[in-house]
Amino acid sequence: MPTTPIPAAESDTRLRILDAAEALFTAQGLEATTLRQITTVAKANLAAVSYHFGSKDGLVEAVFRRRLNVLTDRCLAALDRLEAEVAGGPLRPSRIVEAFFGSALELAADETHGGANFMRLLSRSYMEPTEGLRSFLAREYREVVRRYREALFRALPDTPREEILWRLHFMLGAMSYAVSGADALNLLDEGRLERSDADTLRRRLMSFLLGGLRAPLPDLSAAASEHAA
Amino acid sequence: MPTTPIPAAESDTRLRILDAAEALFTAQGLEATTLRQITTVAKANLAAVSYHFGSKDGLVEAVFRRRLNVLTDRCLAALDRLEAEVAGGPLRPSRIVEAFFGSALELAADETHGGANFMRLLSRSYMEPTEGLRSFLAREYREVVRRYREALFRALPDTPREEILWRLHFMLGAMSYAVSGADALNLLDEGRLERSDADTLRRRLMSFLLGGLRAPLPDLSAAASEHAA
DNA sequence: TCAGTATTCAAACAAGCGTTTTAATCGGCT
DNA sequence: AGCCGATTAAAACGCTTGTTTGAATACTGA
Repeated sequence: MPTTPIPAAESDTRLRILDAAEALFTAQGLEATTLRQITTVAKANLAAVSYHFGSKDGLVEAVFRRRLNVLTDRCLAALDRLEAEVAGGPLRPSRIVEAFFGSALELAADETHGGANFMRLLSRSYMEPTEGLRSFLAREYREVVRRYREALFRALPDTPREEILWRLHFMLGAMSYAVSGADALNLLDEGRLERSDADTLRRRLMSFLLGGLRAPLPDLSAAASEHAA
Repeated sequence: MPTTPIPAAESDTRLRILDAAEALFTAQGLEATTLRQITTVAKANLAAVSYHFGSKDGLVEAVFRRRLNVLTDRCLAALDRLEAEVAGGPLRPSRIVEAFFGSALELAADETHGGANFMRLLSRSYMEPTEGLRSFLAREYREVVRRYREALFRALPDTPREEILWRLHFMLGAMSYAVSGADALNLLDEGRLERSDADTLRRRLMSFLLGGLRAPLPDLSAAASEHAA
């Protein structure tokens, strides 16, 4: 009778590597994190990365894929719910924004799916110049972007579409900084600010975003005046 | 007879390295860019980096320092001008925001000082997890942050300071995405959007930022309700 | 029990990194 | 001219990286 003194190794090696990689990628960046660091934290052998993920790039993709599906599903479900609620009627822009960014912040507060850690990693990677990762994220996001973009176009028929896209872009930037949170914010406050809870952050960000979305359209008629006049 | 067919090398090697490094850092990231790439583009010898900057970290600092002084000087000068204009009287928050972000976008449009390229590098680095660079930027920025923070506190005496800091943080995020511009925005639009000129971008961003700044304060009284109700 | 597959492991691999070394070359000076 | 500090150049340094190898081990099903 072996009794398997160790409760069977199980192939949770894969999961331990994913968890370690996610944490280290967030803390140090993708390039700066080595496979040796990851496997040390994960208490796994170095070769386990190649075995389970093929390569470091494969591991990076796996780290993102594990969480990204949850996020996109929630975003789409929130929009589905919203559209079902009004049953083909007009959609208020604020509701759309709340659905999208609410889903994102909800995931940032959900520690069982990576939490704020992963959202920080994601929103940083969104800006990264690495072509491979960029196109991967674009592919994973395409449907969500398409749905929300069209919803906003329909909800704001009198606003130029270019303007809507820019404002959506600005909102993404604000959210990116919001979830990256205290790290960079302390730079403004020399570290005196205390970390606020997820719901407080959501309300803070949402009121800012809606203020920006509702702002009067810029006057783009005049030619560029460049410097002060 | 040598006759020096090449018109004398001149020690502009330093400048060529700085330019090449700035461009490559922006295009590929700090870690992903190698000294060999930089010196190849700069048409300089590999050892020239050690000679002129001591180390790669020294080069990184030099790349930032060259531009950062220009930015901080313009930011402070803009605030000085503004405060002199009202001569101790009350400052309108919108003017403060315009001074700060106007200075930043002005530099982003000024190709003689790095232009949008450097601003992209800067705003990406601001979020980077590298401790060394973070503390360097914090040091370089400290005075600007302090001055603008106090100006906003004085201009908005009835708004909780924590709220002001968060909104300033959100605004920085929006600007960060604004200067990173088309790269990430095309992800929203599948590449159909044309690049707009600097002045148009400034007006777009400014109206968004002011909308967010003026938004009604969030109601933070209620406890977190978490999920939908 | 035993075969056979899946997983782990220690060790080595070539390649690329930042840095250093040593010698060659330049530009201005008396 | 001839020297001298400043700059450039080619080559090598030691080290770390991601990846691969081949043997050892664990697990599964008949």
